[in-house]
Amino acid sequence: MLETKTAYSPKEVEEKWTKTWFSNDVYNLEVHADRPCFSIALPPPNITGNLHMGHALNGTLQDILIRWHRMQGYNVLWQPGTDHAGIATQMVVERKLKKEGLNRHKLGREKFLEHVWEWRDQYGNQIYEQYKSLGVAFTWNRAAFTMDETYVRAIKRAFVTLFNEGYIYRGNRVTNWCPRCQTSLSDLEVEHKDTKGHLYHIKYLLKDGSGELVVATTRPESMFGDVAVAVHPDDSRYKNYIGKEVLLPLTKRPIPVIADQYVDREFGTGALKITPAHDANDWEVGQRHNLEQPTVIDAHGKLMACDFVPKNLHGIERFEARKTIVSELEETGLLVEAKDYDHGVAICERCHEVLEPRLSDQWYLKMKELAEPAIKVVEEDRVVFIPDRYAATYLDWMKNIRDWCISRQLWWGHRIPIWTCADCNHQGAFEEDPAKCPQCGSVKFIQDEDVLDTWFSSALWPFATLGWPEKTGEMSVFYPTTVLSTAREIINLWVARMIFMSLKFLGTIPFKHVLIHPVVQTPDGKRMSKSKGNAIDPLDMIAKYGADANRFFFASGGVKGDQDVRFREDRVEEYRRFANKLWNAGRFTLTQLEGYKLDFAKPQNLTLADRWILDRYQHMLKAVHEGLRDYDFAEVSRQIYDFTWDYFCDWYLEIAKIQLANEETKQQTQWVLHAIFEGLMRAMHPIMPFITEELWSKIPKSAFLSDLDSIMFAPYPRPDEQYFDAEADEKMQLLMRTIRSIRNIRQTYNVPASAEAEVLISSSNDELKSFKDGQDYIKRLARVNPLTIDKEVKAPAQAASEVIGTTKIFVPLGNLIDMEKAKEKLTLRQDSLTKELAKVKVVIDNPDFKARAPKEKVETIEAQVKDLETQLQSVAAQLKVLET
RNA sequence: GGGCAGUUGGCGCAGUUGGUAGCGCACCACUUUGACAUAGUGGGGGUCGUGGGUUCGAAUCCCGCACUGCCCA
Repeated sequence: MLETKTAYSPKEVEEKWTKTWFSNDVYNLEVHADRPCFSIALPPPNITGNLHMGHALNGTLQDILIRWHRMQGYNVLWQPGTDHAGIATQMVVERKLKKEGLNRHKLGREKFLEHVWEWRDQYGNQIYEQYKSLGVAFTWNRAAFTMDETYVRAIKRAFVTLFNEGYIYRGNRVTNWCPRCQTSLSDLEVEHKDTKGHLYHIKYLLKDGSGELVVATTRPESMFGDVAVAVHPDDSRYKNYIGKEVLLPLTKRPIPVIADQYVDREFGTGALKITPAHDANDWEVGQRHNLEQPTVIDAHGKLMACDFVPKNLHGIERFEARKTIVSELEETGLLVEAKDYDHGVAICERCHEVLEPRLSDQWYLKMKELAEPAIKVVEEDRVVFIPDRYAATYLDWMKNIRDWCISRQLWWGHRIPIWTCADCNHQGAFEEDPAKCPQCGSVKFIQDEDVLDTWFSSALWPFATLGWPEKTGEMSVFYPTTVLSTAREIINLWVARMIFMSLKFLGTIPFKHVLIHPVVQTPDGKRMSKSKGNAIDPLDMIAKYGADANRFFFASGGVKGDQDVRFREDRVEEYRRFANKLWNAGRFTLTQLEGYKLDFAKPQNLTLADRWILDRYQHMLKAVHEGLRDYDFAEVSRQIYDFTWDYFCDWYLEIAKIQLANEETKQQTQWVLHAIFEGLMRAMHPIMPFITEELWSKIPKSAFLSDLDSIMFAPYPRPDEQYFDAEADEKMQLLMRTIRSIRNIRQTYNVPASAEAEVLISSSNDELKSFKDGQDYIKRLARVNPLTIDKEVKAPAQAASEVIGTTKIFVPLGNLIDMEKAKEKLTLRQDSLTKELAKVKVVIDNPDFKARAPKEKVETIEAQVKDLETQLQSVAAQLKVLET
């Protein structure tokens, strides 16, 4: 028996079951040789991270799949873990140190790393506790970390292999450099922010005094690093300038005018300054023309103290310098104009500082060869994206792949396992730290200072967590994993890299399906961001509405529809109310099942309502099964919601009350209630694990089920088509329409809710039996007494009426009737029927329709016409009665 | 600049092969009858962003445009 409390309290129930589940070890990995396998590698959250909406949404979707498969008897692994997150974590710890008056350079590398580990031990697992409140069924005891010893071994193996096979090389080129984070970044870690700036048109005078060339640039401060001015070879305006020299403004250093296809003639003046050390495209132009690459801006974004830069600008910050340069150009008359100009400025994804493209030595991973098989597996549908349009995103990037800059100038991370000999210059990569140079034996064998891009380690996630390079049992059972569920912004950053790494090292795909979930936006459709302060904390929402309600919200967003879902608190609230509804339906059902002896044989002589609800239930199960199979979570949640509320609660429970009061139908009703409610809990469990566990734990069950520690081990209900019953559905539809009509009439004429009303129903032979079968439902649900049902009933005077097909409903109202209202109502009905008829007639009267539409459709429309005409006649007849 | 997605009653969204537009919230009215007022019952409200096209027939298919959001450069 449940508490008498009428309101569901998610907090208590969720806390209770979280505790129970953990103490019962329900999450441990179990592998049975004869079962199919299902596995998911959780996208590892950063150790700096707190659970945000994306985690909560993605966690819910994965959990639904995990629980669903587990209930279907699969061996299930949901590999959890966290990511060390190089830049993010280092930034957090540096900020903390700064408050204590320390910095990493004062501490030195070793001490600093001790601080980071300390921080990690204290805060790095916070997010797990937050995940627990969401109710996720991770394989908890396997939680991994990208800095675990076994994980590090995998990284070293991967790196050394790639190095020895020549995929990793040292390159000196322009990379994205963050002057604040003091590190290089890969292309994917760069964001572009639309910024209002200026396009400066600057005169570069010809050295021979014969004229000038006007160059357009947004970054005049990089001018001192210019080594050429480039024009398009076919640009007739500048043909004569090619090969001549111009003088750089302010420093008057002569540079050549060159011709290069790269120049866009339409942009600016068509003359482009070339600064190889501070622009990636210019660097490539410089390579083609064998130009120098002078660096004029340093790692901190300041103009360097060198011969190329005028003395007054030495050490000046780049944006300050820009102002000075512009005013000096103005003074010397070399500035032609400064147009307002909007352009995308590259900023650091982590700290939002404007990036400075900078020439530096970095380690690169050669991509072209690695990408080829990764393209193939997606083109051949061995890896399938859901929704499938994201395959294009992936392929587009993979086919235009550029080498990956994998070194970062950080301390927190996996130190690059390359050693160089100070004596003989020998260089090599090693899995075990070498004591001396294997070539000359020198002990001055020094490891590279840099660490690997965090995404390099993440790229190994699905197999490194399973113990690779060891051949573990889990690896042979659960790899490749079944599904990867993640956000679209890391398709290239992460998904793509896992695919080529897996193909390279395992010779197989890392996962079969890639589920790309929507982005959770603010209620007004903006991106949530911590810095904008518009982020909504899922933990607050869970505390307020319960985990189940939040999970239902996430499921209802699905992955098939929009690529974004707006977070609406009122929708979460809707699902909290749904949980409450379910709770109360459960309280009622359980009360009615007291003393019920389990009986698994389907009862004979089921009533119409019994047959109908069983039909609806089985259809719901079928749709849910198909929805889950197709990752259509929105459809699944709709099906469950509508069935529970509209069919089960609104109609069946009300009818069950009648049947339970009748000794003849009591037991079969209990049978139906039990079968459906118990099954419904199992059907809903993957979406709402807590409330279903609580209710299910109180339902009488067979020995087999009641021996289980949790509903999560119970079999998932499968649709049983023997209960499909189209006839029952059709009959119930008619009865429900009839009941609604009577209710409508009652309210229209202000019949008091507590009063019983007399009703007469006249109907054709076909439907007469339905009405007889359902007369108790009509009496109860529409408060009718007495009820007359016959083939022909004489229309009583002073009665309100309604027509449904060939059925006529009369509610005699005697003096209660408001003649005017009755006429008005019938007239309105007449109008709408006339309108409908006119619409349908347009169709049917069109000769082309009959000639070209399929026969079936023609028949349907003809039937509609007939039906509408019958109804109109009937309404007209009733109006006539009223008028006499 | 290239690409993707969205645009349906005040708000948030369904609408699977083209055949008389649905749901939730909000709104109005009635109801505390023993699962639930976090509820029940009834009701009002939409020329489906815009302009063309295909078709007997378009929210649904095709093309252009506008606005919003995202990804890539």
